[in-house]
Amino acid sequence: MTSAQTTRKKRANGVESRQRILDAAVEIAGERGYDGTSIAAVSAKCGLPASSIYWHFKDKDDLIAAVIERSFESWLTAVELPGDDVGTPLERVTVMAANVARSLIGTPDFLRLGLMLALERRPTEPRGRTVFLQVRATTHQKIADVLTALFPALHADDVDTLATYAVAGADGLFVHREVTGGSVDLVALFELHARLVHDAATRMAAAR
Amino acid sequence: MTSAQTTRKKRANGVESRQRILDAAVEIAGERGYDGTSIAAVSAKCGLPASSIYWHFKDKDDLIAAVIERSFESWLTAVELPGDDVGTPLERVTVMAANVARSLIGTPDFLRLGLMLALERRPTEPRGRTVFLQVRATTHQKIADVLTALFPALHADDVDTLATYAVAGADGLFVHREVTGGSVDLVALFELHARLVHDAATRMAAAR
Amino acid sequence: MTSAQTTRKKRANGVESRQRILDAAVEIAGERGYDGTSIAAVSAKCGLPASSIYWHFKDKDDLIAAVIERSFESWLTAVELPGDDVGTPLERVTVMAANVARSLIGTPDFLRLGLMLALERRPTEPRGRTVFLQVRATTHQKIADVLTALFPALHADDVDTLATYAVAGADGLFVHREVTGGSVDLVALFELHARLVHDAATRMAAAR
Amino acid sequence: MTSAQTTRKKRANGVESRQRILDAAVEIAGERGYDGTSIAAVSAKCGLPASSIYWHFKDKDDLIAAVIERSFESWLTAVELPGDDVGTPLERVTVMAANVARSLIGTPDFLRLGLMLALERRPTEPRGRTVFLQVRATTHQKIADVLTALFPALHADDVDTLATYAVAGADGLFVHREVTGGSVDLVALFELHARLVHDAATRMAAAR
DNA sequence: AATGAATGAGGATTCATTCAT
DNA sequence: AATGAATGAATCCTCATTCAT
Repeated sequence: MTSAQTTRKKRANGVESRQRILDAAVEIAGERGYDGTSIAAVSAKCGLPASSIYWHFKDKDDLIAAVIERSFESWLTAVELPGDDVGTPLERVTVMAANVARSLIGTPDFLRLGLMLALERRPTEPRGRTVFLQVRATTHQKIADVLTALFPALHADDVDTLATYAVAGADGLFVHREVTGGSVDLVALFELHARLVHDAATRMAAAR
Repeated sequence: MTSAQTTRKKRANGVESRQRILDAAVEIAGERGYDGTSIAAVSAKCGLPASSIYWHFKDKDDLIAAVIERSFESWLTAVELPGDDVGTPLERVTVMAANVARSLIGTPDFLRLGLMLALERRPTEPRGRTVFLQVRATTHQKIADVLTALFPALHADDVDTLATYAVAGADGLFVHREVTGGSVDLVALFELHARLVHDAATRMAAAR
Repeated sequence: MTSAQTTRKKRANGVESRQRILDAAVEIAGERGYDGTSIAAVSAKCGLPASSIYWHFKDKDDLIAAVIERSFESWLTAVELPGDDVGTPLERVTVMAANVARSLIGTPDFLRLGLMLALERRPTEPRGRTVFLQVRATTHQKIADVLTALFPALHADDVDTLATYAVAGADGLFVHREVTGGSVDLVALFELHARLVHDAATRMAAAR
Repeated sequence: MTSAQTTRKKRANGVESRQRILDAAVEIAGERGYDGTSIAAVSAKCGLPASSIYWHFKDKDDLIAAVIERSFESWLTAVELPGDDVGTPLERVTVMAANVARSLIGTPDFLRLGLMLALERRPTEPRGRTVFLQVRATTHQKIADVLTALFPALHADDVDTLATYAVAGADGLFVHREVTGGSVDLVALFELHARLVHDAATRMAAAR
């Protein structure tokens, strides 16, 4: 018992340090991007010496990738899943969009850092960028699945186009909120976005 | 004649040097962002020593701001103005969107750098960011003007919302193209975007 | 034993490195002043890379302040304390002055750097200047205490004036020695100085 | 006539530029010393480009030397010459000291810069330092002359010692004023200094 | 008499990273 | 599991100076 606790305590310390580092790194990287995130700044913010960061992470690239991974997970947690499959397609799509908007307001670091990484073109691509793009592709697929479920008549190409448009609109609206410093009704804009996508899907489904 | 010109060219041509520096800086900053743009890299690419860059620009911030300004101007030049005011509103809006899409494919540096600057939160805001946001606000206004002209029945609030949505969609679609490495039909996506905004405007104009 | 010590010595001896840096910095700063003391020069003299200096000192200002502090302490050590309280006031004052003169000959860095810092007026006052002025104020007070003890009849204002004059004379004579390159009998001049201050004190004490 | 005026005008412009440069340089060098005086700073303060400074002065060393020379001259002008040779030796010496004190309050740049140059030890001695030391030697001689005139019985060695002490005291009191930020009665301190030197001279003259 | 432009050397400081303990 | 110390490369920027005009 006691021995088990002691062992756990020690290991838990390691885990806690790792968390402290990541907590500091998300905050800095979410605001300053890859280059702007210095190990020294992370060290100062989390209270652990720089060399300790290298005990937990192979290098800066590894740290940033871990940041993307963890902030994606916490963002996933923040997105409230839609309840049961009730209501019209428009209602369901609108609720989903509003939920995403609210999650982005509460946890903006993930997408902000991800977009910064996505826009940069550096000689050796950071692993964090790859991770973000995978997450993005997954999201695209999920949206495509929802669209297919709601509009079975939709052609595969159109589903893909609409999913792309849906993700792009979300990114753009998020950027708009970042730019205006938060003084914007992101939920309303996402709901408008959902409606336009819904209408387009309806029209496309009817057209074929 | 020619000899005199040749001789003159070598030394002390401030305007040309400034252009050379900006040419190098647009390219680097458009790919790597603010932090990623080192004066040494710009110096290496333009051939002038770093100290000469400081003759033409007060500091790095000043340089980046000039980059934004100049690349915005060259982007403006690249956007082909729509011909006469002919065709239905949908046709006209679609043509405009396609033109913007084509200009972004040809001159992506302006928007890529601008978005990177817009997303970053640094202690002292770079002047380039301010410049970009102003340009963005101007663009928003222009779109609002076009919408008002095409849909006189539209309420002012709706015009603002739609212009915001139009800009955000453009940003998002641009990001998508950057992310996918250019293998996407940006013109088609912009045309779809134009159509959805047009439909929304029509509906909103009828609703009031 | 010895082998273990030898092996240990090589890496990571913070205290010794700090001393090496300070040793180099005193020498340079004592001769060249604040601006003339480049981190590169200190690095070259102490053998540690410039970046290591920044491990031990926050910045150049911090280094110079530490130099002032340490050189003041070693100067204090160099000033032989006067033995017992024996002899006439004149004798005792003269011995003190001679001791100070000898200490300044042996450890001139402290006062030379201090005076350079004191004379400069820079936008943001170096911390080393503040430290020096505090040390100076303390010295002034000690002299005032001695005068009060030796000449109880002396008015407080006169004690202050005489202490000021005593310190100023010491500074001026030190400057004279620095200017003439050491070819001057500083001890004799300090003894003359002590006698004149003594006579003035005697006269002032009698006058009230 | 007109031609002469034109010629004069042109030359006068050159002279005026030189003065503007020196005006700026005295101010900066008087506050920041040799290293702290950058050509760029002088250029910014006088409004002329850096290259123009090099038209008027060979190099930085030349400029600083000119600064010392000119500020010495303006200091000389500021020292009110004592009227006729009337009054007791003590009265005459006291008036002289008070005059010097007042001139130093009004024109402190000369001595401040001079002392900074005097204290620094740099590999190649600045010409300004040499100039200052010559001026200092001249001053020493003048004081010696006055002392010899007032106290004919004084031995040459004692005259030299007293002149040295007189100059050193003046330097030290000036430093004290600089250190305390001007909140000190420099005239009173100089008068005390004069009296102590006078008393010492009287005693020495009697002793031999 | 003056200056716009250029330039190489050097300024302070921060970087990501390593290593012995 | 953690860290104090070290380090070479890179950072932005200023330096004194030159030179063609």
